[in-house]
Amino acid sequence: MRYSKLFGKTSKTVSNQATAVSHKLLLQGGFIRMLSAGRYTFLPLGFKVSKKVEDIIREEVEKTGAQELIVPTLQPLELWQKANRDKKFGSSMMLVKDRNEAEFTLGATAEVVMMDLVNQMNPTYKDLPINIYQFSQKFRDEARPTGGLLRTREFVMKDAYSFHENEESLKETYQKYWVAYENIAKRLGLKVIVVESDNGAIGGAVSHEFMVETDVGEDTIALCDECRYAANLETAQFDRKDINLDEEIKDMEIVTQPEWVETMEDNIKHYGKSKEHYLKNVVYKDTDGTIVIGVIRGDLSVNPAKLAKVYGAKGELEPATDEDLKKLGTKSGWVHCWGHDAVYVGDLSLKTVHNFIGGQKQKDTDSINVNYGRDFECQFFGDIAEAQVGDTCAKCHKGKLRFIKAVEFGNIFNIGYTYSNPMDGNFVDKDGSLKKLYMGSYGIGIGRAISTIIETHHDDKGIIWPESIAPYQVHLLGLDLFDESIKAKAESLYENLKKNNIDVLYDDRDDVTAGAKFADADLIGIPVRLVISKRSLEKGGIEYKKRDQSESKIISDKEIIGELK
RNA sequence: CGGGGAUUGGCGCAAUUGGCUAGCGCGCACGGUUUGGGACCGUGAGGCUGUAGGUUCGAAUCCUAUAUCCCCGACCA
Repeated sequence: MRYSKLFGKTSKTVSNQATAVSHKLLLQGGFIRMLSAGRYTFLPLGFKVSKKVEDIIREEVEKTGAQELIVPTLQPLELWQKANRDKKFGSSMMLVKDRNEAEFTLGATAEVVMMDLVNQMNPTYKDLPINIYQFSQKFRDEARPTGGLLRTREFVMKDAYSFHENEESLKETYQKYWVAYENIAKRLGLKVIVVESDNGAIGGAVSHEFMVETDVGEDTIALCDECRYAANLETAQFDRKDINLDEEIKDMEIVTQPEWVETMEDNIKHYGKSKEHYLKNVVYKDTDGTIVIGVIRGDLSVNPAKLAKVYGAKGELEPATDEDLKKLGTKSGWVHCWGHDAVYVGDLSLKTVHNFIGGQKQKDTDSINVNYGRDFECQFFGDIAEAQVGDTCAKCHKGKLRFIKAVEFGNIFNIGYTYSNPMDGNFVDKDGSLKKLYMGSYGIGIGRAISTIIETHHDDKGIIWPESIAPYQVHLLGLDLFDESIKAKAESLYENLKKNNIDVLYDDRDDVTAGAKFADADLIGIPVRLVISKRSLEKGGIEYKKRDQSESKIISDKEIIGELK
């Protein structure tokens, strides 16, 4: 490819709306162009990278036995409603109507369509496991797209789905995808950390996310250096330390308390005891209107995802409003740990303290010496607290958790019967009876992968592509092209490289200075840079330099093809 | 969805007590001088100032509506 003919050029300046490095470099290098918030055009250079990433993913995913296909983008809303997924995905779904006013959604993911497809095939145990995948455009009406390709409203995703007779069978396939994902990451030059995760809107049991550490990451994950435990904050488990279990249990009393005591800080001021000794309530509302109160030790905070899991929420939990509290007959700071018309969910930490303070706040009274199990109990009890830096790891009970910022590069989901139950996803077993299909799903976003690669592969001059996905293998710069003999050399090298199937970008501009060409080459980030110029010819050949090294060397015309191969 | 900011050639910006033909830099085109780390000189093209209404002798500037974008939060593979 001649740079002079390349559609989409580099630019010296970049919109200051781009904050992430990868976003800036992609725009500046002429890889992408924004159409509207979270929707990007892939220019030829960017599209080449995208295709290469796809090819690597395709190759590794096929090793799991997966077969590629493609389903429609516009999916009948009815299907989603059948599986009750429309509620879970909620406002992220793009809705459209056709000429008959029939409602469709632009696919945000394809579990329901794939489930439906498999159903149409009437599978029997002989067909299982079924392992299918596609690359397709996904649409999510994200509240706030960020970081260029990191979080978009429209993106290409490799999404795979597997169907099994039972969980055991799923686990085999799940494991194959795990390996495939590790291989993909490796070939893309990414170091992944696999973490346990909550299934979120997809639904199902325990799953795993493949994370890459980077400052622009929107996710925080907890790591234990002792035992290598890693989890995101929606699942990260930690040991609650015992606060005062050696203290004698006293009788509960109602005591007068100055009216100004409302917040945790007020309590500390008034009672002179640290945060751990107080009861704290956090109030949420489920999508069906149920009020859910998380009861927790004063020094900890509730993680809504954990809370939702312990309680078995219908949908997303939202923080309760003042209005909701009013309906309960209380107000902020005055919520009781028992007695309201609500579902109570207690945290494990409630069993680490004797003689809690609080729980029945009134105008100028409150209770003290409150003990869990004796004075009150919650309908649900479990791990609802968010881990904090320095907490003790719950796996090895030795290491301290440390937090890092990361991007979710891919995920594998053990979905179980989440879709087969509502959608009657069945197969005929050996004995002729119908049984439910056990399902898994596996996703990797292409654009996000590209951004993540740049975030971890760049310097202050530009991108440094791993060879596996660079848009071209070689960037040939012709300098001093006004000199016809030099130009002829450069042209013949260009033709020679092409003849030898070396994918080359040839900077053939004769009206641009050397400095500009070098700067563009660094920005675009192709792994090998070749220069033909007056100087290189005087030295007897072609200048060869790798993007990630500062030293260059001279190679003769004869050796160049061998060197590149 | 809540709060704040913004929208002027491809990009970055200027011009508001309402007043001259809406300027500048980058980029682009042409001519010339240059030629190893984003060169210089000259000439030129490119804008009914997001859109729709309104006020006014006169609107980029004031008013109304609307769209879009950015930031913080909420939310979210």
